[in-house]
Amino acid sequence: MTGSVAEQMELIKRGAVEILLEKELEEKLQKSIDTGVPLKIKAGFDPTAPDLHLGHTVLLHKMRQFQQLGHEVNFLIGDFTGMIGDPTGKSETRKALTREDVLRNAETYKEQVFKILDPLKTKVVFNSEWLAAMNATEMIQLAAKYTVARMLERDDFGKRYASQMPISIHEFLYPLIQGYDSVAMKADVELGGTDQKFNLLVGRELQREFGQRPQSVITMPLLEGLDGVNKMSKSLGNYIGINDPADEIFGKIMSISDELMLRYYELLSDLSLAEIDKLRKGIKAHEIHPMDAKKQLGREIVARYHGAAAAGQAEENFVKRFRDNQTPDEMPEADIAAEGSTMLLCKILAKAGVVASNGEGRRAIQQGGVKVNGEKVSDDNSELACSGEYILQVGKRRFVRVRFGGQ
RNA sequence: GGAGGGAUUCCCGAGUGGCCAAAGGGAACAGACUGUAAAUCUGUCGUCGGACGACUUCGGAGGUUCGAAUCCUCCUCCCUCCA
Repeated sequence: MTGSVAEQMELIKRGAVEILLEKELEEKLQKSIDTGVPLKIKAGFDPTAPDLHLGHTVLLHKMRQFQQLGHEVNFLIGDFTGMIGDPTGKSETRKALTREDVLRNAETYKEQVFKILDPLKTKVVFNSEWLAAMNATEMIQLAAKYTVARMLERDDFGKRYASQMPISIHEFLYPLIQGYDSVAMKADVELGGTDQKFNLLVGRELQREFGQRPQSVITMPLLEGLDGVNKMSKSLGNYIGINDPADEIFGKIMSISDELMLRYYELLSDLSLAEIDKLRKGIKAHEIHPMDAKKQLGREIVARYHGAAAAGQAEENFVKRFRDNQTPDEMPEADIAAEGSTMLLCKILAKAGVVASNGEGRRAIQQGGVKVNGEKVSDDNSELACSGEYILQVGKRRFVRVRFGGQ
């Protein structure tokens, strides 16, 4: 183990919303130091969404911090529940995953997760290992360990019950199953988002029931997405994927609000809290330009997923494009079949996929948002000769290189 | 098992026979101002060679009507109340 209890706690506390119970965790850390046995850290992931974004990484960073402290980090993939298919939620029933799906997703997970976690210090675990072996008797016995009243303590259950919204029986089963995972794994600590708090606490109860020392629970905040309001999620389109290209990550970071930037610093950066505070004060005192602080954040994050060289390149590209107003070196390309000798510009834009429809292209032109080879075009009826190559730009960030195929 | 309410364009939500491609808000997109920040202002926001017009859209399928998001029938899904 590295560091005293106090030193370890300082790192563990960073960014965490809540630690339950702090005292207990300190005792565990002390014991771990005394005996040389690392703590078992558990964090569960849904196998349905292998495309990780920065929101997921908040938890991963916390896991890595535990690795740095020398503890045993378990990356739990909830394949069992994934294979059943959880119909909870608004409209569409989630598809049940096959064994193959789960394994494939798990591979994708590893690839992404190990950009943050140390692969040599990470144990990947599947909960089907113990859950698939469970029979009905055992499941009912598990269910007997919790009461309806206690389930209704969970905020969303309580609210739905009070407003007479339906709650399916199986929804009660999920916290139990998740809690049972902790029993099966003999977890010392479980990490999760604040939305997971109830489930994490059920784990404590169950461990107690099974004669184990209850796990400590650490909840991490849900990272806000690019809009700064909603939590980051793929379906809301306000995310930065960790597999996104370097330029895109950098660009997205640059587009966030100043307030959000500081939040990202806290949850995603390796800077110490003291350094972040210095940034905050510097910005407030107008000694540091917020944009420079944002660039620094962008570099750090891009470097993590693409390396330092790519980070420098991404910044350079960004500056060229937006400060110097140059066109980027790389952009999507489109081959378009010529229809006659000339073609309407708005139609070309649509064909190149840079606008959704002909009409949208026309509107973009009318509003002065379209450039051809760097020249603004304002006549929505203008046409281009169907030969050679053009660089088209819509708005500030959409570029295409268009080429005409024969015909 | 019985009674009732609902499904509208990306989202929320008005619209109860023609004036409806469908109010209003949000989101989004473009422009101005900037730091690709925020705030603000302006414009756009079903498709189609633009306005005109045509076509597709108001859960699905039929029907009534000169004309249907609006009326009728059946179906699907959601919700509420009673048991």
